[in-house]
Parts: sequence; C-alpha cells; structure tokens
Amino acid sequence: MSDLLERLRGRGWRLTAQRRVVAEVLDGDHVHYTADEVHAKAAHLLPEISRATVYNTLGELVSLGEVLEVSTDGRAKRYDPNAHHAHQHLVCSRCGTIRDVHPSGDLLAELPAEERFGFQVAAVEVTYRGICPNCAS
Amino acid sequence: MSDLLERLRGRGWRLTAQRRVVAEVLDGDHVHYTADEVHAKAAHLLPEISRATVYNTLGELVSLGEVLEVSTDGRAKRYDPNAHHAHQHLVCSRCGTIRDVHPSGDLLAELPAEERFGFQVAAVEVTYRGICPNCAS
DNA sequence: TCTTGACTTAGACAGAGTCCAATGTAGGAT
DNA sequence: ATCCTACATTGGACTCTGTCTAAGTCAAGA
Repeated sequence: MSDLLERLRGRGWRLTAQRRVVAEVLDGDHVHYTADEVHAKAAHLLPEISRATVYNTLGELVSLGEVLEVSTDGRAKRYDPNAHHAHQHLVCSRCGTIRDVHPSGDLLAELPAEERFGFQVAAVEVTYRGICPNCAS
Repeated sequence: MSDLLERLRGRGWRLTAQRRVVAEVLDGDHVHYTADEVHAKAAHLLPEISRATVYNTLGELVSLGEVLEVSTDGRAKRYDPNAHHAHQHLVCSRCGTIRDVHPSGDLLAELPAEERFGFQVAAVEVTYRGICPNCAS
C-alpha cells in the first residue's frame, strides 16, 4: 500500500493532501472500514476533509482496482485495501467482524456449464457466516 | 409456497389481507423482488397497503426462514422465496438479472480449519458474476 | 510565478429502510 | 352473533448511505 500513491500518480492522479490521507487510513491489509469510518479517521488527520471527497476518492480507488468494495450486510459498503491477493470473507453474524479467508478449491469451476444459463461467468464472491470466538463466549 | 399461509397461521400469525397479498406476490420460486417491487405488486391487488407493512411482513418472513434476503448489489435488498432448497446466485453485472444456481462440491467444507479463526461457521453465500446472454449480444 | 483544469467543499438531494402514535381488525371469549 | 383486546396497519417523519452541484481552491506543468 505504501507505494500506492506513486502508482496512482503514474496514472495521472493529482496528489492532494486529501487523497494522501484516505490512502493512509486504508493502509494495512486487513481493514474493512465503511466510508464513514474512513471519513472519521481521515478527519482525524486532516480535519477539514469532506465526506464527498472521501466518497470520491474511495470510488476512484475502487475503479482503479486498488481497493475492493465489500457489502456483507446490506448496510454500508466496506472498503478492503487487500485487492492484490484473491480472498473471500468470513463474517461474524453477531458483531459483524470480517476476516479475510482463503478457501481451497477452484470456486469458479464449481459452477457446472448447465448451471451457467449462457452467462459468461467472470468472478465469484463468497461470504462465510458464523459466530466469532469473542461473541461465542 | 401455497401452504405458506397455513404454516404461518400454525405459528400464531394473524392472517390479514395484507400478509396474504405479500405472500401471493412472492409466490413462484424464482423471483427476486426488491421491497419496493413487492409493494408495487401488492398495491395492485390491495391498493391501500402501506410500505411499512410490506417491510414488516418481509422482515417477519425472513426471520421465520420462509424467505431469504439477498443483497447482490449494495442497493436495495431482494427477497427470495426459494428458501427451502439450498442454492446460490448468478448475477448479470450489466443488467442485474439474478438466477438461482447449484454449484457442485461442499462449499462449506472448502474453508480449511486453519482459515476459520475459531469461528463456528454456519453458512456460506456465493455470488457468481458475469454477463448474461441478453447483455452479451 | 502563473495558469488552468482537476480537485475539494458544503449543503441540498435521493433512495432504502425504520420508527411511532393513532387507528383498525382477526379471531378467541362470551 | 357480538364484543374485546392484543396484534396489525397506516402515513408520515426520520435516519442512514450515498450522489450531485455550483462555487471556490490548488497541484503541477509551462
């Protein structure tokens, strides 16, 4: 994530304080913040940053493929900076905690041709649900 | 789905015109309507039905396990009456069409113990994404 | 250092869903 | 058959996420 800003500048991004701060908040591979959480944390570093900018920046990072959008609960989307390693999610049904996980097997291959209905299937997202150790006790 | 109302009455549900109509709209195993679509169709049968009642009724059907909540796009949730046959979803990335599909293999078993982080894993949801034949042409 | 087009801002707006107090009614009791 | 009352419905206000816009700001190339 540290060279993210360089990569983005190479793609014509203007390097503003706001974008720097959003990238900094998303640094660390295993966070799954909502846009509002990102905004709150960013505002801690740069108090005058606006909600709109956070949404804009997150949207750009997603279309550039640098961050993944995850919606596990039908409420706010979460942003996952771990975009360069394929992974799936394990979600606690009680507290909402999310962990990145790596199932075995070729998930895409498990959809038989006769179940594809002529679709060109390109991707698969898996969400495991359960109770985390914390909530279980 | 036809004996749904009987089953629910057995569980102490009051059988109102509104609930009957919502159940009727969801009849048919392969629909995936949003709450607003359900409301529109229900209002066609019972014009004075309110949005709040549709939301209430859908929520009750979900907690009773008679209907599944599906959120494939981060926008409105969709309601899937095909709750008694395990299945997954195949979604067109362009038009949003949803099909019920049945992958081979035991999806739950594919999350190795060392990837469970102590969770009691109970369920798995899979969304395949691709382009439907209609949009591809 | 100047210039300019890209970026940011605040706040209005929109879509999806929830909540609440007032009103209505299903279905058991009489 | 009618009455009662706890449960259901209503509409409108409200919340939460997210988008849009017009005006102001600024990064970075000339």
